[in-house]
Amino acid sequence: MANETKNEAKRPSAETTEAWIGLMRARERVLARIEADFKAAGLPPLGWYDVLWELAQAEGGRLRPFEIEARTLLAQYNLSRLIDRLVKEGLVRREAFDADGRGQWVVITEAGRTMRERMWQTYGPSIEAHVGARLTEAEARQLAALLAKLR
Amino acid sequence: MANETKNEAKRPSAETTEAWIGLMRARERVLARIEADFKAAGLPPLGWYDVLWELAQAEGGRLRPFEIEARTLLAQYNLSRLIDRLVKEGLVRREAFDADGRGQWVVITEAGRTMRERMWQTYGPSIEAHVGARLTEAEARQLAALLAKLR
DNA sequence: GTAAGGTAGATGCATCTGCATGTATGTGGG
DNA sequence: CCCACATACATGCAGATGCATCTACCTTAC
Repeated sequence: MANETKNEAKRPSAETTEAWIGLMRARERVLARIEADFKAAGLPPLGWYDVLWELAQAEGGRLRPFEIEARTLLAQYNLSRLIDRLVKEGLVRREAFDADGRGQWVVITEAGRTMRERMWQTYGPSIEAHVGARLTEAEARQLAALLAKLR
Repeated sequence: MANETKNEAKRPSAETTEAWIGLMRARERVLARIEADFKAAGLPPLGWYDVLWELAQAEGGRLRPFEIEARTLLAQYNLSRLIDRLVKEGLVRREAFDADGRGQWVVITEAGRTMRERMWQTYGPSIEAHVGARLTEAEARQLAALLAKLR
């Protein structure tokens, strides 16, 4: 190692700190507005959307729980119980995965596809209102590119 | 996420949608990394930091709960209970607010100031590592500016 | 003064989350 | 085959959150 005298902890620049705080605050604010729209429309929690969307996209409308986990960043134990709730609402069903006794399929039902579409009817305009309307197209593209660097 | 155009409601552009998803995912990822650092350092929840910081900044090290609420975006009922926890840990104390019998002061203690500093010793480098190191200074400034438009 | 309505903050309850661990099944080395 | 270890998913429990509501106090209009 080069001549680093002291392992003094590196501190963030003002720009970095403001970017981080801005990230927390912006997502907080926008999320609150979108959730308010969801609530006003009598829709289930926003978090359900991601799972339904991933399933609707997937071939055969089915994925293994660990695949959903990777796509959505949900924690394993949270996903397990979220699936329970979706099953209870009839939006997905569990099916055996024959090639591996530990595994299972999560399959979206017709009701699940319908619900996802119904949610998008609120979600889409809500994203447009609370994000799109505040940014030009170039800015949105730029923002997405910058955020992608944080992953 | 694909652009869906089905009825009259205004739909977000692909750029807008990607910005929104990027916002959710980026904060998710970065937050998980920072919280892992906190946990590794045996520190209390990250959320405590904001309250302690606001109090440490404030004149006399004291604020009214509703002032903390406005500064941190915490919900009233969450803040009420968060203060309970901070009191229990001896990091803040409640004091009567004489000019209004409904109100109270929340005052940071010496232990609270010490804890905030100790948290920053982890938090600062963590922000630098997970945000600063991934962006140039110009990018960080740009990101902060774009995020500010969403509030 | 007093009734009506507003604001500050707390709290009961149901739900959700994090954490640790449990159960069941798979896999690889000897 | 057997044992150790890994992977897929579930779950008990404690703590956190959202929601609605409650109490207490304040302000205004009359």
